[in-house]
Parts: sequence; structure tokens; C-alpha cells
Amino acid sequence: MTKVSIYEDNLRLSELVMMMLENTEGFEVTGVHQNCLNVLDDISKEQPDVIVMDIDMPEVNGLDGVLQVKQANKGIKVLMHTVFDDDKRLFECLKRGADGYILKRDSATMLIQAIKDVQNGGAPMSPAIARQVLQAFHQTESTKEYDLTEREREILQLLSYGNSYKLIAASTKISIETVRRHLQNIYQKLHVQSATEAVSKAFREKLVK
Amino acid sequence: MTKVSIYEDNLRLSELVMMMLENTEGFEVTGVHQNCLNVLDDISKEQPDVIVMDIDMPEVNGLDGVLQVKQANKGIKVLMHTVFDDDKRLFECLKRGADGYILKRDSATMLIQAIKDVQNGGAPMSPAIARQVLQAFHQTESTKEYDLTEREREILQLLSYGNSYKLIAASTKISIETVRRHLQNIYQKLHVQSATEAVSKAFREKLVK
DNA sequence: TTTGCAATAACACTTTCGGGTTATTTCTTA
DNA sequence: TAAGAAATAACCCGAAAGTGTTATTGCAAA
Repeated sequence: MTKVSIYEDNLRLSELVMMMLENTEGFEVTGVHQNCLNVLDDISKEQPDVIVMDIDMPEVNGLDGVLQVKQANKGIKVLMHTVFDDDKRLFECLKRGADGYILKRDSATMLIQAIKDVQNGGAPMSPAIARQVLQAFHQTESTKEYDLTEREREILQLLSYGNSYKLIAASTKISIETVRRHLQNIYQKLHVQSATEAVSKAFREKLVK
Repeated sequence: MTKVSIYEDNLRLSELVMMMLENTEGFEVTGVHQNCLNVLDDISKEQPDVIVMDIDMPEVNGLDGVLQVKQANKGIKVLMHTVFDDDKRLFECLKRGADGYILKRDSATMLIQAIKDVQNGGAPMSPAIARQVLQAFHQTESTKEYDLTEREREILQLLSYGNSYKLIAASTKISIETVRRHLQNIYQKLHVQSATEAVSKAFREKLVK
């Protein structure tokens, strides 16, 4: 028996999901809630295996909900069930530990299958969601290069390790004056005026590792 | 008609996949290859919509293959079909632009469905793979916090934007001396001795955004 | 072959950092 | 309520960092 709790402020929808689960072999609905206000109390009472969680709910929403649940008990699987497919909310959910992400526009059968999947350690996602997730990994080669020379990239890399001018000079076997010179050119090309700024930009634009 | 090319060094397996596709409505196998040696020539001749790509192949493997294909033509969907579920190879594939990742241990029906999915812009993944991908997003709370106070994190964040002490003082409306003091404490907690080092560590350990 | 860029180096000078010390206020917790 | 963080602030001082200027060497492109 898989115990499922539902968080969904649309009563019509939560009723529907509940009925579907009740009519499916092996599922038991342990609770239905309109928001995550008492989510920690809820789960300690209901001890669900899987939580089906909407995002947009009054009072305490699903974003905060998934964080609270996961901090309290990592064993409980949280399946997001929402209309949103914008990447901001999506990635925020994933960062907070959601185990799956199904859009409401998908079929009900898919939701049931997804609950089974998370329960078995899978990570069900709507195709549109999976696509965005994969794309986040796909490093675009559109990263600007700022026309840094080979040597300049090397110096910037060393700076980004946190090295001082002196240490950079020592490890590249050039004078500190030349290091100064290079950095001066680098700062110009990156449109920055300090080491911290350069390092910041270098990390953000993935000019260094 | 979806045109599919197959890259797979195990002839028995590639035959099997080919036969399955030929017996499925709407698919046409345009080519079967043992490695990616001439992948660019192959695709310009065969003009496939989808490529089913093994990773472990002699001469030129699937890792290099997917990169070449995607650099040449982003429109061609590449579906990895491999025995490997180790995260190193998995993430390398995703970075290189693979559109889906199916394990050979999954059913043949799943492979066919996956080919349909990539063709329709989805991102099919075996459950075990999807799980790893999601976990990569899940920032573990095991990232050291270094016991920074709220204020210290704020100051570190500002420093990581590339701000000078003076600017940090201005934007937080505290004196530069206090900024100095905070940074001094931060450097001690992070075990570093300069702003660049602190920024570097902050980015690497994801203490800032 | 000359022009130009990249890399190297030195000197001078100002500003910013980083460390040490000390002190007050506020807020939390034992 | 007393102890203890946390945030605030000031002062000193030496060490880095950042800027400007000038110059030499080597290499590649025009």
C-alpha cells in the first residue's frame, strides 16, 4: 500500500486526484490539504510515502512546502503537480529536492504512473520539463571570450584560484611587473577595475574553472 | 516518416534495433554504423531526424560523436543508448547536447517510445538516469556553511559581485571600517587571506550566487 | 620589410586591503 | 540577569593592488 498525501488548493482537482487514487490498486490517500501551513504536523500524523504537491497555494506554497518536507524527512517522495513550466519555478523546486515534476496538462494516467515511479526511486517528468532540465546541462558555446590571449586566460585562471600577484609571478616565472601588466590588459578587456570583479565575472561567464 | 541512423558496434544489437524500427509504423532506418569515424559524412548523406548512439565504440566513440553531430546540425536529435549509468559519462553526454539517454537494460518498446519522444521535442530518460539528473540539481545541504552569520553572507555576496570595500560600505550603509571588520571575520572563517581567494572559494562552494 | 600585436620588464605613485587593537550597543540564551 | 554572540565603529600601519609611462624582443601578417 502506497500512502499518498495531496496538497492542492483547487478542491475540484484534489477531489479528482483522490478519487482516482482510491480507485487504483495499491494506493491509499492519507490526507488532502489546501496549503502547506501545517505540513510538518500533517506528515508526522499521516506518514505518507509520496506527496503530490501543487506550487501555487495560498498561505504557504509548494515551494516552501517541498523544502520543509525534505528537511524533515528525506524518505518522503515529493512529486510536483502544477501548471507552471517556467524554468525559474522548475529549477527552484528541483534545488529544494522535489523528486518529480508533472504538469497538470498531462493525463491523469500519467500522474498515477508518476506516483508509482517516484515510489520506485524514479524521477518522472513531463516531456517538456525533461527537455528544460537537459538543456540546463547543455553548455552553450555562446560564452563570450573577450578576446583574451592564451597567456591572459592563464593569468586570469591563476587569479581565480585566489593567488596574489606575487604568487602568479612565481608560478609563471615572470616578473610581478609583467603580471601587473597582464592584469591591467585583462581588466580593460573585461571592463572591470579590480581583481575581485574580474574573478566574479570570470566565474559567472565561465571563463575559468 | 522519421529517419533514424544507428551507431552501435555490437552488430547483433544494431540488427535487432534496425528490425524493430523497420517493423514499426512511421520509421525508416537510414544507416547503421559501427563507429563515428565518418559521422559528419554519414549524416550529410543520410539526413536522419534521430540518431541512436551507443557510447562505447571503437575508433571514434559516441561521446565525440554527439559533439560532432550537434556542432554540425543542432536539428538532429541524438538519443544515447548505452549500458553505462555512471554519472561521469552521463553528464558529459548531456553537456555535449544529447537529447535523451536510454539504458540498454530497458525494454525495446521503451527505446521505440524514446525515439518518438525525442522526435517530438521531449527528453526521454530511463528512470535511473532521470533520478541522477534531478539529484545533480538538488543542492545538498552538506555544502559547508563555515558558520557565516547572516550579515557576513550578505557582505560576502556583495564582495562576490566585485564590489570594493567602499562600495559595500555605501550599499549597506555602514562604515568602511565595519566592512573591513566583517571581511576580516569572513576570511578567518573561510581560511583565506584575500578578497580574490574569498570570492573564488565562495563561488566554488556555492556560498554565493 | 615594416607594421602591429603579444609578452616581457622597470619605475613611480596613489589607493585599497588586511591585520591588530579596542570599544559600544543590541539581542539572545543559559 | 549575566554571559556571549553579532554588528557596529575608529585608528594605525605595512603590504598589496591598480594606473601611467616607457622600452625591448619576437613573431606574424600585410
